[in-house]
This record gives sequence, C-alpha cells and structure tokens, in this order.
Amino acid sequence: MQQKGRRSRAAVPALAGNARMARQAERRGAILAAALEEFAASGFAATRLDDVARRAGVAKGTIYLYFNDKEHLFQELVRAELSPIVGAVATPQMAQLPPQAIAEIIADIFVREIFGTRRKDVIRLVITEGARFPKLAEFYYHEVIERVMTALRPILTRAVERGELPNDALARFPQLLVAPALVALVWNSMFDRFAPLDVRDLMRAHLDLLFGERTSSGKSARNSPRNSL
Amino acid sequence: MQQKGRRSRAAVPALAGNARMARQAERRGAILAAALEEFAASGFAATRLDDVARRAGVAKGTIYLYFNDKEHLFQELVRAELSPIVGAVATPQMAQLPPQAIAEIIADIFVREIFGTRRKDVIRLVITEGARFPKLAEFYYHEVIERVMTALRPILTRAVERGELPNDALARFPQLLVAPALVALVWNSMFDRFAPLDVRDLMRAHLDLLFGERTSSGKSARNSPRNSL
DNA sequence: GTCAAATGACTGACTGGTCAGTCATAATAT
DNA sequence: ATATTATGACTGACCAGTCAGTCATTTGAC
Repeated sequence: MQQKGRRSRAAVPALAGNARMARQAERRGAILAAALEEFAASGFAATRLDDVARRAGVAKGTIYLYFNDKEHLFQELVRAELSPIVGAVATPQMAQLPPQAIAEIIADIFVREIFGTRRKDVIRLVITEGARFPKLAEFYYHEVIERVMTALRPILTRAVERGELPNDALARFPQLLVAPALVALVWNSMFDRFAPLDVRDLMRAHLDLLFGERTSSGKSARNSPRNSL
Repeated sequence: MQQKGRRSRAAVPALAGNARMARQAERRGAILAAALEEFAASGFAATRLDDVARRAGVAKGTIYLYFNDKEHLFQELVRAELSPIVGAVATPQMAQLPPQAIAEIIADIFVREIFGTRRKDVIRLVITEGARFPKLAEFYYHEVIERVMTALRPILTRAVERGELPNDALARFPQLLVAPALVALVWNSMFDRFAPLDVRDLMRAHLDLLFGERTSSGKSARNSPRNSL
C-alpha cells in the first residue's frame, strides 16, 4: 500500500449541479460493488480492473477518476464495508450488560451482519491480504480491532472484579471471545464443501463453553431459550 | 490449481547411481527451502520463480526438472512441511488421556512445533491461499484437518459420556479447541507491530477458560504448575 | 428561448514492464 | 562417446496505469 505523494487527478471531480454529485456517488458505488464481487472471487492480485470496469458498466479509465489505483480501490472497499459495522459493538449501553449478554450480542451480530452478508468476504479479504498490505492491516487494526478491544476490555475487567467471570482469561485476551468467528470464516471458505459448518451452532456451542449451560446436547432440541441467536 | 493433462518432462529424473539420487534430493530440498522463504515473504502470486531459483543457487529451468510448475511446487512445499506434524496429534496413546491433558498437549505442540517454526508460515500460506487453490484446500483438509478431527472427536465424545466435560460443545465442535491457535497466527502476521501477542499466554488463558483454573491472574505469577507449556 | 462556447466526465487503445514456462545449448557424469 | 542434468536467454501472454480524444451537459451571451 505505498502511498504516492502525488494527488490523484480524480480525487474530487469538481462538484457542480446536484444531479452530478448524485451521479458521481452512483458511479462510485457501482465501481465499489463490482470491485467487491471481483476481489471476493479472485483476491487482490488476480483481480483485473478490466473485469471490475466491465461489471460496473464503466470504462477502465473511469475507475481512475474515482480511485488513485488498484490498492486505493481495495482499501476504500474495505473501509466502506466495515467502518459502519464497528459502532454496533462499541456502543455505550454495552457497558451496562453482563458478560454473557455481551458475548451473545457479539455472536448474534457476527452471524447476522457479517457471516450472512458480503461483509464476510471483505473480512476474509482482510485476513488473506492483510499481511501483504501493511496499510490495510493498519487501517483495519485502528478502525476495527482497536475500537472493539478498547470497548470490550474494561467491561470484561470489571466483570472479573465483580466475580461475574470465573477467571481473568477473557479480560486479558478478548480475542478468545471472537476466535470461533475467525474459524467460521476460514472454514467456510476452504472446507465447507467437505464438511459444512453450521455457524450459528458453532457460536452457540462456544457460548455454552464459556458460560456454563451444563446441559446442552444435540443441535436442534435445546431447552434453555436464547432469544435472538 | 488447474492440473494440466500433460505429463511433466521433469517428474522422475531417471535414477542411477546412489550419489545421483542423493544429489537430486539435495537439489530438491534446496528448491523447497528457497520456495518456503519466498512464498512466506510474498505469497503465491507475487513470488517470482527467478527469485526462488537464485535463492536455491540454481537456474530457473532447473526448478522445472523437479516440479511441474509453480503450483505443484507450492503444493509440494505444503505437503513436505505439514504431513510429518500430523502424526504427533493423531497418536493412539492420546486416547487414554483426559481432555485437559490432550488440550495441553495440543497447545504445546502448536506453540513449539508450529508457531516457533517455519511451519507457522506454511499454515499461514494455506489460510491465505487456500480459498483460491481448491487442490491445496482439499489436500490440507484430508491430510491435516480430517485426521486431527477424527482423532479428537471420539476422545471428546467419550469424555462427555464420562462426565469429564461440562457439556458437549467441544465434542460437537473440536474446532473450538484450536480456534485460538488460528487467531494467534493471523494476529501475529497482521497486528503484532501494533500490539504484540504472547502466544503462550494466549494458549494458557484459553486452557484456563476451558478447564476451570478459577484463580489465574497476571501473566507471570501462576501457582498451578503446567509442565511443558 | 436559442445557440455557441466551455467544461469535465468518460472512453478504450496503447505502453511499459513483468514473469511463467520453454528449449537450444552447455556442462558433467558414466 | 553417450546420456543425463543444468543453464539462462527468450517468448508470449498478461495487465496496471495513461492520455489524447469524444461527447453530453452546463453556462452565458444575445
């Protein structure tokens, strides 16, 4: 993600009539949508901007009116898809809830808003391309990881102090709360054709593991109701 | 991983004297070692076979005497590195141990034999390239995932029946036992420069979470001794 | 209201560079 | 001598990024 010092010719196509701006936003959106499809299907390196352009119904040159280069397009795509979702987890009223409720909410958000969505592919892209794109990893760390971690840690720490958690493992490593989600993403993209994985069940089992539920068994017949998940 | 129907000229360089075979094995090994370095540093697509050849002290054409093409080289690399390690987890005497001991052994193997090794990079490559290389994903699934899963599941199921585990979550999803290892690999390659992660501590915390240890606190002062980890 | 001039969004053929894979030739072993 | 192994210059395909030119829309003069 080498940032060229040079300013893009494209960056801000002079804004004029309201119709123009609308049209521009539309164009930009179409390009981003097409890029999502292509990047998700082929990864960063193997994606041809010719294909993105064709899918967006636009000439290749037009892409360069809206984005500096392939890498910026990729990064903007990630930003556009993931920035909105973070707020849902790092919300203030979270702090009031007991850890189990928080874990359930996070699992629910993951299943519905990420796994059941194109965002699944975006996060997969971050995982697969992140190590090769320091800028992307940095953006993702500060924009997603850090914000979620700093929201979770004090809550979990306080829960430990109150004796609501059996030990401080989760408070020290909030990653452990999210680990199964990562497994689900990777498994889904690589092994689902050999052994499909029911993500919702996986997350339920994870919660059972963390918060008692000494009874659970079988995938369908469960007696203790869990509303949203 | 499109398999060309055509047979490689290289496949089996006619074996003759013993010295020759030794030399060939050496050459092959040098190429694989060089390929590991390059693939780990740049990923599959961005790795140049020119660089692999130079690092191996060999001409580019020589690579094609030992491997059909870039993809076969990549796949052989994964096979060579990972096939040996699986036996350590899927060993018969495992079946005798209680679940906690098994979890500790697995964590220990991960920390010492994978994370502390080049194998870390190989698994990372499988994760990042697997979705784009069905052949690789298939090999990895059958050679690694399946073997580990079929070794673990009966053990965990029996532990549930014996009441050695609080619920059947782990038996139904052995992935949950390994999830933090995946997190460690991904975090290490993307976020360590922002927030280094102590993998050993992470795995310890995971075990605490799974198997009681209602006391743990702080990273150094821990009273319940855990030998190998 | 009409028309000409100005604007700038858009196009796509083209360039420059890259790299997997080949093969005629050379080196080395038997 | 012959066979085997190794070399590296070469080729052909590929693709990100460019830019001279097109054309729809807007502006402003009358």
